[in-house]
Amino acid sequence: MRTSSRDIIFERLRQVGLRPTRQRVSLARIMFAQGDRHVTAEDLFTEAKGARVNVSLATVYNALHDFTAKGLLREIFLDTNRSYFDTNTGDHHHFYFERSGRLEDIPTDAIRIAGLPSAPEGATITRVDVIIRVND
Amino acid sequence: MRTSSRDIIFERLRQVGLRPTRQRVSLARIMFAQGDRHVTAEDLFTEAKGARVNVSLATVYNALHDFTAKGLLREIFLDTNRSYFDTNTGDHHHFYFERSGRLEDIPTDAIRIAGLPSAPEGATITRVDVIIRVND
DNA sequence: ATAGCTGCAAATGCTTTGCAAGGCC
DNA sequence: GGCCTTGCAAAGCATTTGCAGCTAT
Repeated sequence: MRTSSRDIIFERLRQVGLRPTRQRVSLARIMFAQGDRHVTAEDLFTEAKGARVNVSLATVYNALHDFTAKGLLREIFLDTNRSYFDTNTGDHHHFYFERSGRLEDIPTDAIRIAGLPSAPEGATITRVDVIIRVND
Repeated sequence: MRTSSRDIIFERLRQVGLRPTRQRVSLARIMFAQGDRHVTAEDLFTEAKGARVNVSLATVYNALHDFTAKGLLREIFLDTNRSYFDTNTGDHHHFYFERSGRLEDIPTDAIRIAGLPSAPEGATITRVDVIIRVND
């Protein structure tokens, strides 16, 4: 894989203001190569090792947070143990299968939220999370 | 405070199948004395100490989880750091003020969710969390 | 009496940090 | 060259666990 001016990942990182370092490019490739995914730091770390990409776990955390801060990922909190990073940053919600820990996207238009109260004075809504917990 | 047959807290614990031990009764009193609240384990531990109630932090965690398992509390996950326990177990949602970490109830009837997708085959919906994140 | 609780301290496990070495522009 | 990143290992922290000693019934 070259990092020519045509390389999408490379350019995307640069666009959002992140230096396209070897590690970030490799991790981004893994994350964004497979469509929408829900990944933990440990997941990504393991995948990277499997792909012969040498990164430290700390760098994985750094990258995930950097990507999230730049809007390339969305972080989801389902329990105290770990957080998931979602490559789908568009408007959508989630099914969370509590037993298996699996997470599934629900397209926005499947749910309509009416009467969303406006944020209190001065505050702006950052985002709305809807998590439907199910027993599987 | 007596633990007579008229004691609400005492009886409530027994009703749900939890032995009304000194620690549980004391913690439940603190939790349920003040209307709807959002409390962390550490919060409750601190309050207990302030009220001269001797409990270990481990017991606070045990009690919070026992109460949650019996439907007396609802656990809310907002970030990786800690979880909150909500004394309001009724149907309602939350405003989360990301900067200050404050949590505010939104009555159910303020929001209407239409077209809630039914749970996948065989699965049942445990609960629906709606968290509106705002900048404060 | 006895099954269920509590307390303490140690152990977990995810995530963050400190800091020297390395790499992008 | 200068500043941002990385890597490693060492913290950090909320939460859980193990187990001996209690206690509610």
